Amino acid sequence: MILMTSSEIRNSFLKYFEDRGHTIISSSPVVPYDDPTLLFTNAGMNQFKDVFLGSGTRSYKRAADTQKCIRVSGKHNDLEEVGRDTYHHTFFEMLGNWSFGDYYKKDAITWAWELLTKVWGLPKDRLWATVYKDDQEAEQLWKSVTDIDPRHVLRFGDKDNFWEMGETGPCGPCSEIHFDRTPAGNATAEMVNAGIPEVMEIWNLVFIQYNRDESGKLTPLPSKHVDTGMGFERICAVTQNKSSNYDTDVFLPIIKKIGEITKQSYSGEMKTLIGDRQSEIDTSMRVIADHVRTLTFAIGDGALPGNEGRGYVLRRILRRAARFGRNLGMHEPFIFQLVPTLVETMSYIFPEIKSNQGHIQKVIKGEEESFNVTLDKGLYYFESIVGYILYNNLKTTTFVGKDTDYSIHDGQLAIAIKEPEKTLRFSKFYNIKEELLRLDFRPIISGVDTFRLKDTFGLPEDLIVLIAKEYGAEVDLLGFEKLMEEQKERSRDNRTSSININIPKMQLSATGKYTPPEKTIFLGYNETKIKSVVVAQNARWFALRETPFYGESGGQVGDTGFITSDGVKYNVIDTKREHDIYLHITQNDLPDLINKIITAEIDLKRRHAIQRNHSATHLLHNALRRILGTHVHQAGSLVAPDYLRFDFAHSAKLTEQELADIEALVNKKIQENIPRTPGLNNIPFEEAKKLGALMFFGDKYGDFVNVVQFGDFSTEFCGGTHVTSTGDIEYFKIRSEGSVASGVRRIEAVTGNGAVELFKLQDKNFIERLENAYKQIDELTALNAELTHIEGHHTEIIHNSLGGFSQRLEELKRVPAFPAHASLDLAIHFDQLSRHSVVLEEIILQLADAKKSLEKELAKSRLNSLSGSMDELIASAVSVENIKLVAAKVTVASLDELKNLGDSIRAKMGSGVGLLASVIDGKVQLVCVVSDDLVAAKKIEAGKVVGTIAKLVGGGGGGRPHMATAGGKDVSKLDEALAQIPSVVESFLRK
RNA sequence: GGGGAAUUAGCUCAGUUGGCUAGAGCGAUUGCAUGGCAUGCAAUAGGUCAGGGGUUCGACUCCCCUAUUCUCCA
Repeated sequence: MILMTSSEIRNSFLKYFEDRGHTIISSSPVVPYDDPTLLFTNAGMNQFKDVFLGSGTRSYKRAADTQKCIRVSGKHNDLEEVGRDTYHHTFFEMLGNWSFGDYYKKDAITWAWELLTKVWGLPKDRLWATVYKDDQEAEQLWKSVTDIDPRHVLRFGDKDNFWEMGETGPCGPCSEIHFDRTPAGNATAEMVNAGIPEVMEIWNLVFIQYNRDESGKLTPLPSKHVDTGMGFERICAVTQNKSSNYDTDVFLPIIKKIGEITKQSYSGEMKTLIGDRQSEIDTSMRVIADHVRTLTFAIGDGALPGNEGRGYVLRRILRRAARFGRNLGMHEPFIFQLVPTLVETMSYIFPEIKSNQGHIQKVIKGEEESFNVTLDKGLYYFESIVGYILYNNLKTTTFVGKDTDYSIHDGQLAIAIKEPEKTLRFSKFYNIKEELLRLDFRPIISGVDTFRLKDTFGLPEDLIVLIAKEYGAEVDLLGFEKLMEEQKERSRDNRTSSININIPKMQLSATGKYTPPEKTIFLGYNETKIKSVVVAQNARWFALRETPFYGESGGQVGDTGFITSDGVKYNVIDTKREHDIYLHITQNDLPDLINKIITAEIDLKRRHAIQRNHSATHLLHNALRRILGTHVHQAGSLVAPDYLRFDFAHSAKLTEQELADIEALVNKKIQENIPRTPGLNNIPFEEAKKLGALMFFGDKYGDFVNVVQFGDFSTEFCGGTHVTSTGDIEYFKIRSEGSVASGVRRIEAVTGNGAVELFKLQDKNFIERLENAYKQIDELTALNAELTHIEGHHTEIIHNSLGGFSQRLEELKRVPAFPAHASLDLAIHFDQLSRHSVVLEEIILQLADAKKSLEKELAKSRLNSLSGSMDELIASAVSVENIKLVAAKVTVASLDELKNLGDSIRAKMGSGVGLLASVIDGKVQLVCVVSDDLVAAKKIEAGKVVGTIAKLVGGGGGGRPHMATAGGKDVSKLDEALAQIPSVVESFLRK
């Protein structure tokens, strides 16, 4: 065997196929933007799916590449197993060579054999080939075109050697090459495809020759394809003669770096001893080394950790890595520090991780930090659970018969003992962990609690078990699993019931009644109304041979409009793309229109609005790059008729100034009325690159591309529709700026008429707030008048400042004449409105301040003026069995004031019971106060007194012993009820 | 897509069965103490209890809806 580094192996593979007429193409992003059915790119063929399906073409017939792939679940990969063996990964590279209707089985087998044995010098006697049981052709080829030991060619059935893309679609037999890694090289036929790590599949040659339809029937394809995939990490291990992929130079630099950071060393031995510390360390290092690769490439290609879809998968991977990091003693973020090592070793072939390195590290670090927060919270709840169990134990064993209460904080359990006649005091403190161990009390964490810890607080179950062990507690894992199963059940049930709401997927099989065209011809760049023929349809959608309707893509929403057939009109409410076929979604059910000539016309006004927003998006993108820096790149975009949304990588909140500069620059470009460069549709990719077009992140570029260029300001690849000249945009205004994820900002903006609408809306809000301010002044005036009335003299300061407020508000009312249509004149209006808003905001704040202080002063005054009558009330109190009773009806504005009065009575009357009543909003409100001595000595409780009275007026009430509130609806009974007080109090004394 | 939770002062969080004038710690402001700082003491300010409906005599508390965030499952 020839010893090669991993880079040499990669280069040698590509070179070998390049010499045989293959075009070397670059890996597609690991995050497939144009295939929502796929979480991550999981095979080399993903980017050629359209070719195999017959809906796309390429300029070359032979290609080779190394494809970044991520697999986290499915039949071949279980996340929980990664890192525990030598050869499963969540991220891996797939080396592949392709033939699109060109060479077939013979060349594929010959070249595979030649590369492995002649170029790389793998020992022939250690290679095994498998073929599909019915594929005599492949079997014969192996035996004739190669010098493989004929006994090493084995037949397998559907499970191992028949490849399918999905339930339906292109498929065919495949032929795998396995490598025998047993020490003596004496593997037997039984060991092939038996899941034994020593005999490992290294290369799969797929021969695509059939299409499977819904009924399961196979139809031969017009052209046959070859799709091969060789696991890069595995072949590295084989050629470098290592028994583990992790021992190759693909992983060693990362593992070495992990060792440096964690100060642990990797033994490299594969042991499965449970509880063996070194094997735990080794496993942890493998997990982290694997996961950091996935994270780096996924984030580098634009994915972000989140709580759904692929974001959630990433989060789980990161957390798994962080969790294993804890096994290595790491409690602070460190995974992000491994990214530079990856950049060093891999950016030569995948430059995107270098250009996005800062972003990748920031995202990983942020996510590590947030995981720590989650863990801390989870631990806190774990502590409450064990603390509560301990409390109940102590309560029954130590404080039998006593009334107790508890609280848990910082790992401490505090138990309060309520003794008669004494206030409650926390009198015993226990360190939960120590106390449990001291008592040798082993609490059981119930399945429900465990489930809750994981489900709601995100504590991984193995960690729960680990922590429980520290507390000497046990976890009811059976109960937990049961609840987990129930939750999965729920999710599944739900899924099946809601799955069919989606738009029907285009069936591309040839069995249907109608044969769909290869692709729809889009004429919408120039035409808005055409005649065409319906080539496929369903009740709610149809496809045309050619169409003016733009299908949703690249962020731009689909067109709407209508078609007419035989004078009948059908509304099109959306247009989507299924591969390259445009599906027009209709509002109502359609009759059979197949092969009919119809007229298709788009909603032109709406399309124009969309075009303005789309072109504005390009101007915005370039303005951002010029003002914030070239690190800004698109992370998503939506172009709708009423607004545009643009997400981009940038780490800080944009300042007011930056936003103003961006707006000004875009508007300057609009004013310059730059024409869109003509003739850039469908030009060769290479030519477009020469124009310096910005690559839109994650987009797939064919050989012929569309470029949208506005002078020297903006040049981008873009298939969308655009204005012919920037002046058509009329005016650009940013509506909002905010964050969508760490390191990603979002700008929403409007153009043209949208800007006018935005202005009208803002203006309306402004007017409303202005009117509100006037109301505030009115209220202030009223409050001031009342205060003046009570105090008997003017409160000059407030009186004068009220005039000032009105005057300042008057000034804000003056506005210049509003332009009849959207234009740059709008800038003046937006500008003035924003300045006025600032001033108005200030005034409103001052008004609120003034109101607050005035209300306070007024409340004080009211109380003062009432306290005179309070004295009278107290003086007129009646006595029942030597208890002073004060009862009265008063006039107040709110329950709060009534409480205030009650409090002042309580303070003034000394020993006694007070009851105040008031009618507020047509309902009776009551407050009862009882002095402390009576509460203690006579057991008179305000809550009970007031409750009894409230019943008389058709209500209820309660509160604390010394003060309580109540209410009722029956105002007419109030006087009668008040008269009952002596007898009510008396009745309580009797008890 | 479905479930579980959270949202209370600038920050971190309490608030037990519906009625407590909604609290604590840190921070802020002011005053005092020390040569200065670290700090200590005292006082003060700060809340539309996420928003909106409903039930109730009365809702931070119960119910419904919405928003945002966390989390699990798919």
